[in-house]
Amino acid sequence: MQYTTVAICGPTASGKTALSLEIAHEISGEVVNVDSVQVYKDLHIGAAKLPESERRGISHHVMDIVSPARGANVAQFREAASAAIKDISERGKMPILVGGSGLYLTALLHGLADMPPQDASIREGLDRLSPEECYEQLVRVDPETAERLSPNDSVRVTRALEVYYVSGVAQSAWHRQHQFSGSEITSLVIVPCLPREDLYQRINIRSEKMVAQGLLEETRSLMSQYGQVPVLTTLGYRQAVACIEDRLPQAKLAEEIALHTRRFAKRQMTYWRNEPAKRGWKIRPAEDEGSVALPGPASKKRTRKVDTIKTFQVVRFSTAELVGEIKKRLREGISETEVWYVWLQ
RNA sequence: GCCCAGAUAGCUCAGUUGGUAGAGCAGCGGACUGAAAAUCCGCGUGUCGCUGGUUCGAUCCCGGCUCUGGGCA
Repeated sequence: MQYTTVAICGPTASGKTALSLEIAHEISGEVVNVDSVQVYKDLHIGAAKLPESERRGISHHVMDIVSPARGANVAQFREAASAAIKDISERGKMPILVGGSGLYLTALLHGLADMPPQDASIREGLDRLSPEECYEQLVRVDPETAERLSPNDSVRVTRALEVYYVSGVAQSAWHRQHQFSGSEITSLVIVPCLPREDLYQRINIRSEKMVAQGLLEETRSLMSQYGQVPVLTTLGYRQAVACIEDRLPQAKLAEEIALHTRRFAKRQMTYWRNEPAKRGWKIRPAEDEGSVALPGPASKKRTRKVDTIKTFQVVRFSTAELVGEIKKRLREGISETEVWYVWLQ
C-alpha cells in the first residue's frame, strides 16, 4: 500500500509551522513531525515546539515520543512516523509531514537499508581506540566506505565499523543494495524558500525570543533531570549549557545561537537544493514553467561574483494560492514524489 | 583654522626595503542510510579612499584632495 502525503520541509525559521497549520486546516490533515529534536519529551523552548494551545485543534504526531535520557535515531523515527501515516490515512485524513530534518524525510519516503542497529558493546570497544586506529580498521574491512569518508568523521567511521562487525557485511554493500531506490510513501513536498537575508533576520529574532522565553531555565532543569545527555548538544541547548557552565557570557547567548542556527539553515538549504535530484523526485518549477531566482546570500555590492553562487529557482505564491495549487494537485493524484520550491509572499 | 595619526576583504587588522596582497571572525559551496538541530570536507569573496607625479612598473615613494579619529587653538 502506497500512502500519499503532503510534506513541508525546509530550512529552520522559514515559516513551516504556520504554513502547516493552514494547510492541515484546509485539506483536513494531521501533522506528522519530521524534526529530529521535537521527537523528544520535555524539550520545548529550545526545540521550537509549537505549544499545544497554538495547534488550532490539529493533531500532531511523532512528537514527545522519546525520553531525552535515551537517544533517538532515524530508524526509530521512521517506524513511528510510518505507523502514524498509516493510521491517519486509514482514518481518511491527509498526513502533513512537517520538519527540517532532511534525512528523516528521505528515510520515510524511501526506507533505510536493512542494516543492524546500534550495538552498545561494539561501540564501547571502538571508543577505546583512537580515531586513526578506527579509520585503519575501516580501510581494511570496507575500503569503499573508507574512501568516501574523512578519517576525522568519527561518527560515520564508527557506524561503518559497527555495521561490518555486527553483520559481517560492509556498509558499502548494504548501501549498494538499497540506494533509497524503493518507495514506501509518496509525497508532495513543499519547500518554503526565502531570501537568505530575510531568513537570517528571522533566525536572529527567533534566537532572541528563545532566550527571552526561558531557554536557560529549561536547560538547567533538563540538566538536573537527565544529566549531560546527547540532546543537549543540539542547537540552542548546546549554547545554553556553555552559558550555564560559564564558558559563554550570558549577553552573548542569543547571538551565539543565531550564528549556529544560520550555519544550520545553510546546511539544510544545501540538502534541499541537492537531495530531490539525487532521489529522482520531480521538481517544480519545471524548466518550462515561469519562475524567479530566489535572491541568494547577501549580494553586497559585488554583483560580479554573485552569479557564481547557486540559488533556487522558485515559484511565488500567496498562501491562499499555494493551498489552491496543492488541492488541485491532490485531486489529480500523485503517483511519484515531487518537490515544489516556493517563495511565499 | 593648525598639527598628528589612520584609510587595505562584510568586520577587526597585518603586509609589501616598489613586481596588483593575507590572518582571525563573519560568509559561501559540498557530503551525508540507526548521533542528521549531529558529524565531516572544501573555498578569500579585493578598483589596497580619490587624484596627479616619479618609475619599465605604485597599494607601497612624493604632492594635492576627501573622509575618520585624536590633539592644539
